[in-house]
Amino acid sequence: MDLFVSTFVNKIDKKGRVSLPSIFRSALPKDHKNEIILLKSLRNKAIEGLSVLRVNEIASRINNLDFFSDEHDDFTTSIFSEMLPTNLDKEGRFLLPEKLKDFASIKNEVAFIGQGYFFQIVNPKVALELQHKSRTRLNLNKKTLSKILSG
Amino acid sequence: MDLFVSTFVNKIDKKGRVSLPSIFRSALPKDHKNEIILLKSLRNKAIEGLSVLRVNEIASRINNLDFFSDEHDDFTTSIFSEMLPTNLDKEGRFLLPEKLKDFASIKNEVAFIGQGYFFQIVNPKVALELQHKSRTRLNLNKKTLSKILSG
DNA sequence: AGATATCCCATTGACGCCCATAATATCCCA
DNA sequence: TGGGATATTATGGGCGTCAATGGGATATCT
Repeated sequence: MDLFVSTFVNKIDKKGRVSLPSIFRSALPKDHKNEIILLKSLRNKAIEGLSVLRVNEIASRINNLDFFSDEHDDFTTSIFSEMLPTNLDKEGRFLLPEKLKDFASIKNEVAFIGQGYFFQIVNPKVALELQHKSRTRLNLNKKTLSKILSG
Repeated sequence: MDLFVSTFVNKIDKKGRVSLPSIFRSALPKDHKNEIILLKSLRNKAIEGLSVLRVNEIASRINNLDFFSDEHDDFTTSIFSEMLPTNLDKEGRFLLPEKLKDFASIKNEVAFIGQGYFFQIVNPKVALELQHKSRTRLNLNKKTLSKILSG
């Protein structure tokens, strides 16, 4: 399955390294197995993790916007300028920069939250909150729920 | 038959393994005979079991939602992040994680309840209750029932 | 050089793979 | 139709492999 699914909690070692969960590694595109792109989430105090593939998709969507629009500017500066390309070592670990750890209130442990076409990196407590909140919100909206899950 | 039908009760061994009932295994898609995806039910205190096929359908429906909507986020979090892809061993068994057992109040035995395009995994006692409830509900609505069952 | 990042090797615990057995179900033929 | 032979299922358990983690040694950047 080429999607980022499931949730994992891993430790950050003294050197600042953390293992990308094995099944997330296997969800990376074959020709870019060792590279992920980190980005501060625009919505939450979370870090977003993207594959090279995903970044290219985003790039082409932005490219379809009017070049002289504010929207275009906003996207290029808030997304491209903030991207941090990162390599995995032979064991599948990568360095989590201090800036990002601060932004997401991360200390010694992180939760990797699969989001299908990308994933999030957050404080484990925040992970539980996010999951709980979205679950209760969804249950308030039975219509969409059944549109997605039934049939 | 490519549907999950009937109900079975199987035991969980010391390692936390349980056999997926044989006819459920044969209902899995040919190219993904050894993989199921576990998911906390959004409705009950039950675990839902899905084939890869089914997951892909759900994924594409989510993909059709407005990309920037809260709804979209809620689904990716509630569904993708909570999915547990699981492999069957040669004997057709899989591991039932503690988290899910707790969620569904499962101890040593589980009931597999066929639901057509997916199946549920619950505490055997709960299985009887669920079946009884849905049967009485159906009887209150004979109209729909005959619409479904008659030619 | 000093700091930072990568490589390489080791450890541990979980999980997958394999083989064995018992209980059931299915088949086959008289 | 019976009733033993055969295959399939559910279950138990040993063991090797791999993922996550730790840390020393080497390489790189400035």
